[in-house]
Amino acid sequence: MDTPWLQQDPFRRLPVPARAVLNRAAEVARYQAGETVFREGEPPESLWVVRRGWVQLVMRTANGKGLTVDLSTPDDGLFGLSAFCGMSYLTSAVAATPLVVVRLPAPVVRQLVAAQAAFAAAVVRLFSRRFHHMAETYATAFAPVELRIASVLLRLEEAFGATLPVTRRQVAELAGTTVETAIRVSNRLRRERLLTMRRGEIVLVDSVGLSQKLRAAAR
Amino acid sequence: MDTPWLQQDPFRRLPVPARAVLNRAAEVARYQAGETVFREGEPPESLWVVRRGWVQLVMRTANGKGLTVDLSTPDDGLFGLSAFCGMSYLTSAVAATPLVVVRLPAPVVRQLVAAQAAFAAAVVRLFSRRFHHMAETYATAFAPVELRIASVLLRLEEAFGATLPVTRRQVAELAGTTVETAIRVSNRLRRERLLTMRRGEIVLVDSVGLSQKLRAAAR
DNA sequence: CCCTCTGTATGATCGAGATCATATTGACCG
DNA sequence: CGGTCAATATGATCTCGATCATACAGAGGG
Repeated sequence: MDTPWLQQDPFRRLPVPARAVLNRAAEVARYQAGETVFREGEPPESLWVVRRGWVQLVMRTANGKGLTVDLSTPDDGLFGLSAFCGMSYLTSAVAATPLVVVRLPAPVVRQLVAAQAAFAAAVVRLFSRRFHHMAETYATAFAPVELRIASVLLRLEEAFGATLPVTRRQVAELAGTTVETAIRVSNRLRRERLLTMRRGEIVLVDSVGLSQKLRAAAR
Repeated sequence: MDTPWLQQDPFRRLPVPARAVLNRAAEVARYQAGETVFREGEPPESLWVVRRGWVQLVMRTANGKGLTVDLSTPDDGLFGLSAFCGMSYLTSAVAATPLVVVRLPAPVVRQLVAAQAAFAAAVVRLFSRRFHHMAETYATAFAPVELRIASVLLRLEEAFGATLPVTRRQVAELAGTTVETAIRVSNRLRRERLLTMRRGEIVLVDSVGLSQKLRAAAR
């Protein structure tokens, strides 16, 4: 009876009536690649769950170009997390592929957090992991580009497996660099037999080698 | 009867018996400036609340130097947040000043999160704000040094008021740059009458001007 | 009181990567 | 099927900030 998203964290262990509430409040939305789900600065009226495709959470940086701060895929719970503290959305959410999402009204979810300790605890764990991950990402921001790109690719591999549905532009925005540099570096990595590339696609043929490169630099 | 830390977020609204539990489990610890509270990689057995002084949460970056990922002061709730998802501490915590902290055993707090929805909700809000803030910090990582340093100084002002008890080295580690550059930039800002400096201290005499500088660059 | 160590200061040099320019290729669309 | 636009590619510069070197001042300690 449950839709699949209700069976994953943080909803997994909700009691049946609570799930019913969520299920009634939820609505499915679809976007084309490139469309905007919500915009930086808007009041956060909803939380979202990815069903199919993936979303880039992008900010505008000082020099005016887009920086992808985070991304969300079908496996990793909610996005639009500013709704929990009521601050306006920090990032815009842009569909990176054709996208299917579930929209949950923020008040319903907040209500549930306030009433269901088990749910709130699951959200705390989710936040804790995300926070942890964000701090790691922040630390790599000060490493040389090649490492930043390597770590972006490995992050994407967690979400997609070896075949990454990304353009060099998307890689650049994830790594905080320019398209040209993303292209140059990924070509270098290809020459080192660590990956192969097609238009809109990168295939990691030696992700072990890639992560060794990261660890090698870490000392 | 309550100690002051129990009267601030996220403990504020806990029912009396829960507070009593926390109060019994808590123990006060003191550190000298430069001493380590916990180390990166250790299993997180505790959560911590700052009573007096401030703590730098530092990581080792790829090139081997320290990066201060975050800081914690008496006003902003807990630190050591990895304890909530059980992953090992991501950062080391180093006393930046003489320091008084309250140590809370992680199991007690996790237990409380699981049992007290109101407390869990408060922790969710705390995480949400911290996450929000961390994402902002991440985005500034790709701005030019001067802006990074300006935003570090303004962040410090929130915690300390106009008189910042920081060395240029600490500023450098917060901004992800070198001591030399931190010195050069802060001298430039002094020449622009935005601040004055002494050994181990920076005084913001024109924080409005400083934040204008930030906003000016944002377009 | 001298010695040492850390913080502050400033110059000189170098390099990673941004920027600018230009070209080619494939996708989509009327 | 030609036309347009995005993605990929590569060369030529230029600049910001890291790095290296050196110096001096204040703080603390025996």
